[in-house]
Amino acid sequence: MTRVKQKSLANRELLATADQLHSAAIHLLRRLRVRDRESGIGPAQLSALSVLVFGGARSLGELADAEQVRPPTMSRIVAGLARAGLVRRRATEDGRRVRLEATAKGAKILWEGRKRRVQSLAQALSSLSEEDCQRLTELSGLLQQLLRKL
Amino acid sequence: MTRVKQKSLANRELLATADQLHSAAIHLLRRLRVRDRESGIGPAQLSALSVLVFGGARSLGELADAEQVRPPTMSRIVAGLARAGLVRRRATEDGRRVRLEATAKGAKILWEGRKRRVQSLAQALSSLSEEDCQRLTELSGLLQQLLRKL
DNA sequence: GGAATATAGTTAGCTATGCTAACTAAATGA
DNA sequence: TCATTTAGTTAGCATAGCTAACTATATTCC
Repeated sequence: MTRVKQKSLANRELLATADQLHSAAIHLLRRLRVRDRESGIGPAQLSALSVLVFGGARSLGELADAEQVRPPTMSRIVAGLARAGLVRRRATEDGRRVRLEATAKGAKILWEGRKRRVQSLAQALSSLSEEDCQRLTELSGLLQQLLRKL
Repeated sequence: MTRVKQKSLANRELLATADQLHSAAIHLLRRLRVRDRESGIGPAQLSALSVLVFGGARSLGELADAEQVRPPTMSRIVAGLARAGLVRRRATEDGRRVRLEATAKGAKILWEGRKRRVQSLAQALSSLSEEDCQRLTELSGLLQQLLRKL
């Protein structure tokens, strides 16, 4: 019965890969966080804003779901964004709901921040060999797939 | 002069890859954060503890550097960990420095938390096709390389 | 129609986590 | 020895996470 042995080995490899991915994600974001501070806007606000800019307008509850955060938390995050003029609250037919949309200023700030972050990464990427760089592109595609399963 | 054009095209691809990796890292950790809450210990404490458990004992300043955080912030994080009995402060020859080390309880809690996180990830991995899964395993090592450049 | 219930957001109050400024204590060195 | 540098802590502020409790609007059911 080599079957069992194979399965257990594969499982151990799976765990090792998962571990590597987890660690890589943590350290990646920790480095990039430094660049985010330049935007003068907190990480939660930045992330919520990015959902509105790249994903389009939506209600507070939907935004809270997207950000994996409770409504009261999102309520305060949005309050900060609105105070800074980066997000606008719109009324809907349903008087309970609000429609949240990014302002032009919000979109601009987000694009600039994203540019900074991504440039740091792209710079690191460019120091790798041509092949490794291509492999990383392939990897990022696989990661998207993985996320859909998570 | 196709050189310029090629470079600009390559650069655009680089940015796209960087963007994908960044987004993947954000969403990966956001999903896994849910599992972390089960440990009853905050994310910053968990992360600092993991440095001590997996990376070994070190001073407060070194830990702050590793976590990309200012000394006062780390001082408080460590205070919380010490209060919970997960970390021990040891005196060194240099009277100013402290040597921080994880306790057995700290190591245990961390391993359990890591297990939960990594299991979620491993489960998602196992739902991919055999080839994709293998490819991801091969490529995850590349991420470590990338991080060293960042 | 009108009362009971359900749903969307907000407010209040707690903890944790980030920062800078200012402090204490120990080591270094001129 | 006495000034300076270095390590860590304390104090005080802002952001961000949570639950509990509240308000206001929709929906349901009699």
